[in-house]
Amino acid sequence: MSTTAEGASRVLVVEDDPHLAAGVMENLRAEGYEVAAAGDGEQALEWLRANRCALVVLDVMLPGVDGLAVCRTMRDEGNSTPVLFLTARGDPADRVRGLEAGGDDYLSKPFHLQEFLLRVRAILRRWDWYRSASATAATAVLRFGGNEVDFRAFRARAWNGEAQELTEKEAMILKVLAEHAGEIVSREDLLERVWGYDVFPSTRTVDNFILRLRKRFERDPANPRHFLTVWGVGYRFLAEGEP
Amino acid sequence: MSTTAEGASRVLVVEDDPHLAAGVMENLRAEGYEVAAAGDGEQALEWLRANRCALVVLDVMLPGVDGLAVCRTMRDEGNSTPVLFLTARGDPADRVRGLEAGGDDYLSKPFHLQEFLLRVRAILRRWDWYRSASATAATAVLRFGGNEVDFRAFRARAWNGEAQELTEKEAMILKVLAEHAGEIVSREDLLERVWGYDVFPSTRTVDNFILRLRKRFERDPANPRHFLTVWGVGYRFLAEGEP
DNA sequence: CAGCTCTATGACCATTCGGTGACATTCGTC
DNA sequence: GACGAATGTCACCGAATGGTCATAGAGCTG
Repeated sequence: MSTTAEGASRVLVVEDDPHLAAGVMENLRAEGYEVAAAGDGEQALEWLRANRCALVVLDVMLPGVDGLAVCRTMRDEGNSTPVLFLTARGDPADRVRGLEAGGDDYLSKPFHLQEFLLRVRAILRRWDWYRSASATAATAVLRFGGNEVDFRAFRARAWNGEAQELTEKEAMILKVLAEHAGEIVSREDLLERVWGYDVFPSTRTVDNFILRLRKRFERDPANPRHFLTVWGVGYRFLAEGEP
Repeated sequence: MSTTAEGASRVLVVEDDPHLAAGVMENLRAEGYEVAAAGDGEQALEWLRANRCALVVLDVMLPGVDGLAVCRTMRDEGNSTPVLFLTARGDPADRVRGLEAGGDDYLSKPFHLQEFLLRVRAILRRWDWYRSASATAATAVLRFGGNEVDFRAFRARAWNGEAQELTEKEAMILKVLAEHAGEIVSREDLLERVWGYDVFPSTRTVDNFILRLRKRFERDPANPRHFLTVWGVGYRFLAEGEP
């Protein structure tokens, strides 16, 4: 990211599940953030006393000092860094507790990476320390090969004028592919970005969604020009027909 | 009018009590917001015509032009900046009046600053979420499919000429949906926008209100053309029938 | 305080979507 | 060209979701 102004876009991730922490951190790095990690509340508070960052991603359930207490302590110590809470439970009251503890937003696991990144961007945009969102700005409307997809409505018009109603998963897969147009996206990447961390259907499920997308948007689904197979690896989306 | 600062986190406080104004402003600044002040309605409107901001905190009782009138005027002038009303009285009817005038939330004095900040955050968060909206100006009268709804009176005339009295919740849900016509609005978004950040009826409650709106305004409630379901996500309002 | 309206919830049923397995097909490799 | 592995394709099933109604509770009004 071009505007890595000092430590402005540094993020602290406080999460005790190594798998989840790794996934989150990797994706934040891919977005251009500098990332620090803490495995428990004490570590987090210690780090925060010595360092500054643009955002703290904080698991509510932590060994020792829990996330809510960490946030309260931060605030008591005069640290007003934005906090995004992650929580296992879906209890809406948790959300209120998080906000009352001084948090800024709240996301319950398992979450889609897309949504996680959206929230991170939203928080940082609000604090105005991060203004180059344009680079990865999610486009609301995608056009390719005569098709037109509106991601805000999960709605599309195919090349033949036919109106299409996408399901949630179809839309998300298409979005991930389109955001990496021209690049190879593995089935594993798709599973992680669309389904989240805890749920892992077989990779055949991905194939099926590709099939559905082809049926919707390819003129000749058997000879795809937009949803290409990369044999042994995954798929690749092209907005233009054969390059 | 090209304001130098990106208006993302600027807040205008319109309050004639200097003591209260100072306290509110100080706390907003501590949270990282840039703050502007106006002592009466005229000043506020003038400032709003020349500047942009993320939120207006507006006292209902003001010398000269009162808060409700300020909000109505803003809306009439096409300004859709979120408004948080402050009021001395605890009269629940005030809340309705505030919402009718085009406000987004309502807080009665005396309030805890903590709660005030929570509301501010909640409003800005959902505003962020909706910022990509098609900038549908908050209209007082909504027309779709032969129906005509007057949000100021919670009154409507259905396509068959039948007069309808909307309840508060019905009207608010319809309003939120209409403001984001064509886009998907999740049940959670609706709950937060209509009920508030800390009240959580079940999502089935939302379904029921959709049901009622369909009964009131759809020619064939079983095959809705305006209040569409997006499976697994939420609802979508269309002013036009299937285009 | 009795009656009304509005809101919230639970129960029951209809529907949709997502995930899987079976089989056909294609690709890469030998 | 043949073989094995990966993918394309299809049809089906279960689970989760939503539609709908009945009813209970909350709050207002007279």
